[in-house]
Amino acid sequence: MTPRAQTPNAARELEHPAAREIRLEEVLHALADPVRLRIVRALAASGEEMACSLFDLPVSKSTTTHHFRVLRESGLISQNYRGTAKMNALRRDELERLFPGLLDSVLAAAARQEERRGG
Amino acid sequence: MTPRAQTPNAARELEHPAAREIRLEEVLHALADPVRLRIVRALAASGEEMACSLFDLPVSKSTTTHHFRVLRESGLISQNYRGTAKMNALRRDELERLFPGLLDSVLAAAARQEERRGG
DNA sequence: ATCGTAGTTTGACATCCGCCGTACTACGAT
DNA sequence: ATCGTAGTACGGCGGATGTCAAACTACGAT
Repeated sequence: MTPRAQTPNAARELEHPAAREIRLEEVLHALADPVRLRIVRALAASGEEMACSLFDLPVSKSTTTHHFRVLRESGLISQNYRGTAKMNALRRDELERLFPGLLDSVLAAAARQEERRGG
Repeated sequence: MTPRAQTPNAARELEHPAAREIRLEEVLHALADPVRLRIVRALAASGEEMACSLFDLPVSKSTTTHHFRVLRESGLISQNYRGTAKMNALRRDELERLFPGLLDSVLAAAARQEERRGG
């Protein structure tokens, strides 16, 4: 129904590490930052792609860009452009195959810690 | 010989964070360094206390001291002096109560990554 | 007492990190 | 064509991090 081709501008393709290139240390480092952990938790909670602008983060636009790049380069998320928005998604299945249980236990730990602190 | 000022001993007890003070971000950060991850894996593999000198690490003595301190302050390990040796132990049970499954999944992930790389 | 082993402390150094503002690009809508 | 929104790139800043060597402390053994 849409007459226009779905293919986005090739110049706006983003580099992602292949599953086999994902390194545990980088994943852990990416998750060790509060802002990035928050992003990952929001993505996990939504279960869907989310545009960068949907996140309510306590940092500037340029810092936000930085954190999303770290997450992408670590292999935790995938990013692709949709119009003017940049969509972000957790690479859950790949991560699960690579490091079974890791992401879930981190997410559970984060939830638990928030519980303990918040009340 | 010139009498030197006597430094108070104080080398007996080391400060450890209480279980409730352990922060997920710090634990992840501690695990994100290759040298420290190696230490944690060795401790997990041995299942017992280990003196610092038993680890075969690719860094100097002072850097070793630094890494063990980061691990202790993050809550991952406990340390206590036994004679001239400093004994290190994983705080497995406490970590497990705090963040169930987290340590195990990180250890499994590390083992898996080594398999994949080392063959 | 002296020595060797184990670990610490200090100070330095280069790098990385998180953060910002400003100027910029890309796209859709008007 | 122009404008607004979404995000990027650049350059800089202060603080954290990993690293080392050298000098030091602590303890057990000789």
